[in-house]
Amino acid sequence: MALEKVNVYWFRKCLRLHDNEPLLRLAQQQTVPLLPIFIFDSKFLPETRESENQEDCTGALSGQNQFQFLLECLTDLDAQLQAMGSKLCVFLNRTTEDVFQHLVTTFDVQALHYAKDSEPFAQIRDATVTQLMEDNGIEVHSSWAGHTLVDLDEMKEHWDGTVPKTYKKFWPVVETLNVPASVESVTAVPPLPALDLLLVNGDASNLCETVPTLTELGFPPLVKHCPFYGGERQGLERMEAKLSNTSWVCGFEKPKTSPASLQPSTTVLSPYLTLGCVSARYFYHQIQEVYRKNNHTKPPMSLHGQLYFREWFYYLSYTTPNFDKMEGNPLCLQVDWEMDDAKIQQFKEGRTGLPWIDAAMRQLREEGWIHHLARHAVACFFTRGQLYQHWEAGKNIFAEYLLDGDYALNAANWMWLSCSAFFTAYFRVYGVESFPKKYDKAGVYVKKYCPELRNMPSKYIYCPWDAPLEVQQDANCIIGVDYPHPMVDYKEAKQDCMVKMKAAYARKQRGTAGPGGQKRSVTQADLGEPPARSVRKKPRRQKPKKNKPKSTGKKKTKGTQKRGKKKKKVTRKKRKGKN
DNA sequence: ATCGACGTTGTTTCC
DNA sequence: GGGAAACAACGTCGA
Repeated sequence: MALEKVNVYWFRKCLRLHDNEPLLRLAQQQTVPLLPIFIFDSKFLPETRESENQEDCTGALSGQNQFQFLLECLTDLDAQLQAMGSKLCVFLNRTTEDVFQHLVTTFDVQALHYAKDSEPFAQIRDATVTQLMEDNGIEVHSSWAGHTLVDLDEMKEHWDGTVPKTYKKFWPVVETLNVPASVESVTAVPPLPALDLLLVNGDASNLCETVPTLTELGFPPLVKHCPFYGGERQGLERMEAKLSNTSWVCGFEKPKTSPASLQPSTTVLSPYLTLGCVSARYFYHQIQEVYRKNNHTKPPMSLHGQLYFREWFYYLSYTTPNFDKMEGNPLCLQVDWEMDDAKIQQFKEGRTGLPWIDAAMRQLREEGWIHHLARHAVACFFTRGQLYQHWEAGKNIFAEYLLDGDYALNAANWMWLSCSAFFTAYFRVYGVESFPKKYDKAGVYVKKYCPELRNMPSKYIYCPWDAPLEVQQDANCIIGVDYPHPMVDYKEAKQDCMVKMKAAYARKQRGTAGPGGQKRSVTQADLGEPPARSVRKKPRRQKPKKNKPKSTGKKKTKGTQKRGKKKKKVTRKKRKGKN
């Protein structure tokens, strides 16, 4: 007997009905039943991930908050599909290949459509599935569908194998390539095929009745929900709310928003963009609408500027091997980072004894989101600033807890903050007292996320170890008992790190992407001489006058010296002239 | 080739 | 308190 004809739409990211070209195409073929599916591949669920070393999970979701958010996205999609007489078919506890194998033997599949995904694990997965379908004579259609502003393959052609190393070089190109218009939303879908055919094998098909729960995925139940709820409708609502404030949109400058605000000072659309509840391209055009009749800020600080950064990092991650690693990554400076499990753990749990750092890390764990500058501050502290731990370890922590723990953006930003790529001024270190003080003198933010410090006087809120014992007693917070001693003297640690970073820069080694990705480990020989141990902290204050500062460690080359000197002079002159 | 300008968002001191 | 300079000095780009 002839099998029933179906088209299959495969949701992975792009969990939306708006600006979803491959879905729209199938939705318009009303004569063929449509099966909208989502697969929880058993490879990526907690049980398997723990038991097997899953290298190829790189880029896949891992944290509990993220899965909760994802489930909410699926529930929202399912509800919207049900309102159109369909539903979302979720498969659990099977591998992706198994599910497709099952589909092609159960139905006469006409076509498979999906939105492209640039992450390495996804590209491998998609190539495998595409092959499987094509072996069965099934047409496969995919497109970028607005997850990036511009088609990444078109971008690749434009750059013709080169990699734009600076943002400034990259962003105007996005504008010249023209961001395509978003496609219309899907408002009707063809009916479902007969699902009971899928259940012929009973449980073996693992087609869920409804969107599963967190515990069904193998996670412990949520203790407390984070403040953000997943879903296309949630995302669009948030976007519209933000865009309705015209003056805020037009005046947006990222560096002027506060990382210590109790209510997010930015859009918090990133979790929705990460999973594609909101199309980046659609958001871009909606911002453009607001800009149209108003003066507005410009990249890099503006909202469009933020999307250009995202685009740049997506493009780089798409074209750079081992983008989320140091070794074998041609963009990444090779640094002799440490990997100290105890330190990593203290950082991860918000027990460093440095209130600003701990508050941010605790907010991250509890809420799945922290402000961009708080990410900067903790990433700087963890790597080149104080702890000198490997940025990959920090990146993995963010990847686990951030709702927007996006493969491309997370790796790029960790490289940025650790001065491994894009940014090189390693002597600019965020202070763990001075920086938060600029935004929050009273320490309200710290007191919220580190409640044991809530009675500490503002004077000591960022340095409670300096509080006299009687002050600690009055505040009911004894350092070393109720709140940890600082794990480092942050000023000393900064000086040590700068010496090491200077040596790393002197070695000038970036990763080499050799054939096969080249995975050998970096040896001491690669790294050159360890930094001389006693170069040091020069007394900060020292009457300056116009003497050259005494040189530390290696001597500068003549070129460097000259350059620095001259430049400074010019700058000074210029400024004087201006005033 | 060399040099100056510049880089999404630093800190501390001095005036 | 606000603004400017000192701090120490990187890579990339382009003239």
